[in-house]
Amino acid sequence: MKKLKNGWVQGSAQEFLELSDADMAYIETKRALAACLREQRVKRHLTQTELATRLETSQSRVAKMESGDRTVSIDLLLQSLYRIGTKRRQLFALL
Amino acid sequence: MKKLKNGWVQGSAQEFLELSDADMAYIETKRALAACLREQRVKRHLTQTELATRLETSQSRVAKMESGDRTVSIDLLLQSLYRIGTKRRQLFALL
DNA sequence: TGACGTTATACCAGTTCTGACATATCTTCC
DNA sequence: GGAAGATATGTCAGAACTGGTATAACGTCA
Repeated sequence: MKKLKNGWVQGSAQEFLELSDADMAYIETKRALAACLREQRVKRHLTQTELATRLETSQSRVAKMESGDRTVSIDLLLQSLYRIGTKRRQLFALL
Repeated sequence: MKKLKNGWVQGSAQEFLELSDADMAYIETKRALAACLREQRVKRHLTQTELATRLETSQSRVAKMESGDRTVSIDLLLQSLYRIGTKRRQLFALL
């Protein structure tokens, strides 16, 4: 992290938050799965509420899933994707 | 599930346990990641105890991870794989 | 502007997962 | 058989996740 004369510092978010490569990989995986879920939903012209009904959960949780919220696990994302018919070979590239 | 004259029935484990395709996909994903973890460990000539130390966890949890135990999440498996240097690209070779 | 449909955020009780420890079951030697 | 190293299984308190509910914020159209 490089210090500049004006008092600010220069560096990546990864450096600032002191995230390891493993942390980054995990976060990026989650982000990709979350994006995939939204993509699938939009492609089917469903609202979060409608998708929530099919997944037997709530709209708020769908919103959190799609935003890769801290309180959402990759397990939940994967299971949700599988339940709406996503195939494994479509996903492993995202892992 | 087909019933036989001798009283037994014929059918897959999936049918017997009434698992959905989504359940199956999830279980299979977990199994693949678990196998990958073991493979990586063995390739490096590490014992479960040694790997546990590197992952800052216990030997018993490593054993559970490698066996795809019910009490182990895909999150834990993925994070563990990333922490020992597995790249995301390597994971889609699992299919 | 306000009503309405959609998405985002906050909170919490119940469930599940995690790490740690103890113990049991292999495996491979002698 | 018995010892020693490795792996598997059981249990449990504390942490993290999940679903539900409430509510806030956003977008759009009359």
